[in-house]
Amino acid sequence: MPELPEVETICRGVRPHLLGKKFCHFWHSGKQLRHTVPTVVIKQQILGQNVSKVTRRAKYLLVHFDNGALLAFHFGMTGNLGIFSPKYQRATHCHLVFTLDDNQELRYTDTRRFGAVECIGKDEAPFLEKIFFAKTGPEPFSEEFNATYLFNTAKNKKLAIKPFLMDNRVVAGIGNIYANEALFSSGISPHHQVSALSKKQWHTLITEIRKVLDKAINCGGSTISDYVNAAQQPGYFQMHFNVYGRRGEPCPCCGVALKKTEIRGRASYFCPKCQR
DNA sequence: CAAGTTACCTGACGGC
DNA sequence: TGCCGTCAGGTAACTT
Repeated sequence: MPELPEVETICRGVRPHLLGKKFCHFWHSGKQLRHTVPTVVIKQQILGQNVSKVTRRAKYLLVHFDNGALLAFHFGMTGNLGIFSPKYQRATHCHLVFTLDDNQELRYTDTRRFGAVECIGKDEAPFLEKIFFAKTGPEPFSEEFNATYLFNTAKNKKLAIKPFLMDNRVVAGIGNIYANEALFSSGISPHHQVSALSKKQWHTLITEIRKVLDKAINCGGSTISDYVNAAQQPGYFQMHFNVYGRRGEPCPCCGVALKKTEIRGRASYFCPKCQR
């Protein structure tokens, strides 16, 4: 599910409820997520600690604590975090509950359990970028993400642009929805070979990626079936999809029927006329 | 190196 | 009503 805009929305949603709060108690449903839930480490490193920062890096939401330790949540396809009163019944697929010192609960739900929670101890936390994010590419809004970087990264690769954009080692946070949307806005076919893109095209793509992500963040992300923000409200960027999920519908630009193909096993939507 | 396959899981939906 | 196949925002380990 969550790509960068959804994780950013969750991050902004939970942040005011977590800043300065102490994590007092931890509960785990016992169901495994993508990785083994590090229950012992969480209890040792996090319980009794106050939250100092809540940030996002790539598709991870990071909760930082006063002692330097941090929790990293990845949401997979259906993961989510929300703040709840203990009186409010837990959802069917609620797998982690952190009780705060104001008696509210931070709950992690994940129907398909493709998500993960990692605990980075205070000793490793200073080297977060060097270790945990060693292979993660730059943030789309960073200066490092520029046409020269993309041109150089792509020049010797024989690869279609869409899987290239979705590779988090190239750029962080772009998944299937926003790769489709950004390519449409840029007029670039998802099949276009990366080594054949000009600097000008890379420049356009960067601009359009930032525009689409920014607009999606301002819409509170996209809700396909189950995504909600920290207050359990859906996003509404899906109202603004130009191509995603719109096979056969007219292109918003030229009216030609949009096509759907599969690239590297992922649904790819595009306009055969506008995108080259 | 690139691309394809499989796997991890649950649930929604369409066809019969 | 139910059974079956297909599909879904992600990622990683395999094989070809």
